[in-house]
Amino acid sequence: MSKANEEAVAAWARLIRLQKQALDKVEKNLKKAGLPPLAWYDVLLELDRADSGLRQYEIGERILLNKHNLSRLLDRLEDKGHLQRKPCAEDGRVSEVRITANGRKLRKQMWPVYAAAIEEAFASRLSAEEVRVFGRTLAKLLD
Amino acid sequence: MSKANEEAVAAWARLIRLQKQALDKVEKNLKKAGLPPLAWYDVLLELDRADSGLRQYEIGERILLNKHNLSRLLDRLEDKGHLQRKPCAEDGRVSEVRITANGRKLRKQMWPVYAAAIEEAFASRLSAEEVRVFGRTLAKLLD
DNA sequence: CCAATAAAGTTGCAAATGCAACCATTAAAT
DNA sequence: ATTTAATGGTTGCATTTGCAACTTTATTGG
Repeated sequence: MSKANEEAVAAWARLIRLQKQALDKVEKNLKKAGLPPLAWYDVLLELDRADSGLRQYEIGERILLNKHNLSRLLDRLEDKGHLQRKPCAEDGRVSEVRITANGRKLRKQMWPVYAAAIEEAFASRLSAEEVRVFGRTLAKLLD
Repeated sequence: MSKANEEAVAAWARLIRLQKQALDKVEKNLKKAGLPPLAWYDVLLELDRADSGLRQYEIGERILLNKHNLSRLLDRLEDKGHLQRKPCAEDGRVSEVRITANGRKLRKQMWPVYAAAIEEAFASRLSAEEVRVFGRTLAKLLD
């Protein structure tokens, strides 16, 4: 393999490692604080952002993590009263998902823990300029 | 939150998304080619690199992915004849793990699929210089 | 030397995941 | 209009995880 590709492979390995390291830390901190996993935050954030309800597939599109098994993740969130599903008038296959006050509260509780981890993972290690460049490169790498 | 941190949060989100996108693609391609998951490659690579056998905890230290449940992952690999465990003379708690010819062959089969995904994720989207800078930043972000 | 602690792995169990098959409903095609 | 295909979502099942408890062997401090 060419030089460039060796570097790409090395970068890849670091990317995987970083992601694992960072996510593990977040999950551990959340757990330590007695809070649910990141996937919950992820869903709650999208629901909170959307002023009206979202359909499940819309959540799936926006979410950072696995959209697989979203049904069951939503089941869990609904069970705990963090969201509500109600049948959609226009489309009988769909149910609108809407965050509850409870869910908003949980998201707010989770944020500081999450934010601290991001702060530690980035802001504390890179200059503002580096963050900017890094962010731009990431954007190029995304579909 | 400050401007800088907003950028860090945005970069974080992209990082997670990229990692997920890329790994998903690799796993899908491996599966399509009738090959086992990436975790297998990861272990086989480390075993292959080590000229002699490795202890389980050494594998755990080197591996990219979850070191949790390594016992059982090794069980699966051993079942399929890709590695061998044999009791360690110096330390009775330990067994030395050693890759088999079979395991080497499997790793070689998996590599092109994996490499193609990395190529697509990086080399095709960034210049050599960008890859270099990106890699350096990742290195700074790792512990 | 002996108890106490730590380290390396394994295992049981509950929860989560990945698939694929499956409903129900809607949209498209003939 | 009626069949066909596509979409949104759920469910069953096997596999995999995450954790914590546990076994066995090493190490360390009196």
